[in-house]
Amino acid sequence: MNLDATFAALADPTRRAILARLALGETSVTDLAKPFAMTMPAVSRHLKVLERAGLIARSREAQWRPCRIEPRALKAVDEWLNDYRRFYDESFDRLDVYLKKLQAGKSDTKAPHAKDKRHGGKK
Amino acid sequence: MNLDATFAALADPTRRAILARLALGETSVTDLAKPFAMTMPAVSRHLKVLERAGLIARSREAQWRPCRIEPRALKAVDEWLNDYRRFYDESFDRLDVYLKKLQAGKSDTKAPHAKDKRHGGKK
DNA sequence: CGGTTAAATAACGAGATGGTTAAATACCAG
DNA sequence: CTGGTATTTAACCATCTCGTTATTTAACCG
Repeated sequence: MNLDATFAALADPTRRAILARLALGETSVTDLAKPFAMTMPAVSRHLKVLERAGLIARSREAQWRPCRIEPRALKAVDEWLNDYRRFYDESFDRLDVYLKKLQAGKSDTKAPHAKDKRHGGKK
Repeated sequence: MNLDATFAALADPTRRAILARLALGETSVTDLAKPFAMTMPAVSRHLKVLERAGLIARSREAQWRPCRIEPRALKAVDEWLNDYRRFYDESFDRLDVYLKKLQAGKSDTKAPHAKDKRHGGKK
């Protein structure tokens, strides 16, 4: 939604680490704070930044406030990238065309020119 | 390469607008500055931020310093997103599996389960 | 109630950011 | 060398950011 806030939130390594942790599953603030050499208030504010950026959401469970990943902002970043993929993803055009053909119901017996790194990039 | 710098650079709307302009083609600093209600030094520094973030590159042509998009950092952002696509892109897993099969040299005569929005996402 | 735990808020300071104006640099053309 | 154009650098200022410590809110438990 608000790319300014989203990119700004993602610019901090602590916040990206928090997201990486949340990718493993919902958890509490204290638990999120453990790996970091900083006080709880600092983590608490990082979470607020992530929340206002649309990157996480928080619920309430007794005195805990479990956090989870919120897809909206991530999707917005991905969509913003759409206008630029052609600059770095050589397989973009070819693959796009190929998928469109498949969707049109036309089954192609020939595989696309081999190395389509996209999505497969485990590296 | 350095996601901190890259995301920070992308957090500014002026800088994203500059990138959008550069997506149309290489151009000069003065030309890039025209749409903005700010002085040249300000634009010049935005360009420096983009350059240090690996988002643009600059060459020299007489007294002009044409800028162009540099794919590295954009690709890094896209790759960072890989760990999170499953949260917002429902077709991710299915398509990934399908591409792996193709890369394995196995030509599938059956199209994947129809609606793969990815890449075709023209809205 | 009083005590404990989880988390947020307040107030503060060092350093980064984003703009300004004024001056410097780099190149081309007489 | 002189002048003109394109761009960067320097110095400065207001505001934001990220950390701190101290305090406060909220919910549970005996």
